[in-house]
Amino acid sequence: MKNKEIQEERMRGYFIEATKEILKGEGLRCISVRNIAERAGYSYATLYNYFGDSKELIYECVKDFQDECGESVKIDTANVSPGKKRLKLICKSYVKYFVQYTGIFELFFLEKISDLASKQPTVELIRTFIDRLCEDDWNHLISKKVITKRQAEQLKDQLRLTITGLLLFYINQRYPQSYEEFNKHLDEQLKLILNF
Amino acid sequence: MKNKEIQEERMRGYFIEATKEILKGEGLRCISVRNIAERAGYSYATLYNYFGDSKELIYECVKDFQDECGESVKIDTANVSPGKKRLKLICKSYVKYFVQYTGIFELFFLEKISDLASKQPTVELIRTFIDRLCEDDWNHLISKKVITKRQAEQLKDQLRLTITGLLLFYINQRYPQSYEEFNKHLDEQLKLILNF
DNA sequence: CTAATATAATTAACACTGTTAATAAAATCA
DNA sequence: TGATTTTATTAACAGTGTTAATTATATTAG
Repeated sequence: MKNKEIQEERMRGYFIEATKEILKGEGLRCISVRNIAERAGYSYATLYNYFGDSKELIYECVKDFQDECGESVKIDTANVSPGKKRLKLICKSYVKYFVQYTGIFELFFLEKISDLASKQPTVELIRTFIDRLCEDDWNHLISKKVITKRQAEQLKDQLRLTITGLLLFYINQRYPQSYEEFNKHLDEQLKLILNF
Repeated sequence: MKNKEIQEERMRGYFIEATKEILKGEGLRCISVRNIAERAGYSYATLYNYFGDSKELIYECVKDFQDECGESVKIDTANVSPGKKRLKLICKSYVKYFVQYTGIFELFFLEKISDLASKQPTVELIRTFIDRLCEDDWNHLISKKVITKRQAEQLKDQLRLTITGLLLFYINQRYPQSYEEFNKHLDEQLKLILNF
């Protein structure tokens, strides 16, 4: 009875790995059931023995990508102690990850989800991700009485909305046109929000 | 020679009208070439005699929707003189329009555009729309020396990013869950940005 | 170790999608 | 009216997600 579970989980892993590869490489618009299955080395119908539908599969990747992004942020902010400065660094590293893998941004924020109810936990994971990345820093600022809890909540909202907006316009509408300009805009917005 | 142009423009109008109806009614995911053509009373292939592809057609609707939204904003802000107060009212009316017609929000901000180059003018029209709606108010505040030109530019950016972000999370991820909560969030953000 | 059964993987099929080529209908003009 | 040009339609292709029927592979019982 245990072997079965191991094998089943392994099969799921093959499809998930294939999906992640396509998402990071070719991007979200190259994702298709047949495409994924081919890369995983199975027929397209086999996929339905392990996942209810294609959306369920691609949302399985969210957690992994968040872990990877988290690692990337950790590297970019190593040896910097919690506080305003690190907060900015985290945001910039977070943004950098999605600019590098625009397909993952599309999966996180642009993909229209059918049967949203079943994906609500994942959607929540996505929305609160940036907050979790900055958790220590917010707590630090609150404990040092630089800001209040209430202010922290407002700033979290502002940061999340602004950063998502920036990425949306840059990735989906090529505005600004250059990465340099984009980074300038990002810096400006971070300064506006975070120079308390 | 003139008749031909008139007839051609009329045909285009039929398809555009059908597209607008579907977008406002069923939404963006119900848009399809066959669907549009059927509502327009023609075969799906006929559409290609008047539009290069389906994307070209649906982007033709942007201008009309902006006009309609502009009218709606005008009504909601009638008899209010330019300034901080009206700025907020415009933003709230703008948001209200997209909440009512979520398909139009998806068209404006979420639709991934193939051949972005040819749609760059439309994309620009979309991005600058909220700025144009608030134009008189920004000019008023600048001329009254409440804010500088530089500040106005920053605030425009902040407003555009935040509002788009709010709508993105509400429409695409159902956060917040209720319209009341959403409006509370909107009010908070507008207050944070605009109480100069 | 073979035979029956249960499980897993595959192919075929359906209903869609956008788009193009070939065909049918309609309008224009000599 | 008859030939030509323009316009609209159907047929077809290559895709999409998904399900049912079929084949192949394990597993278990005798």
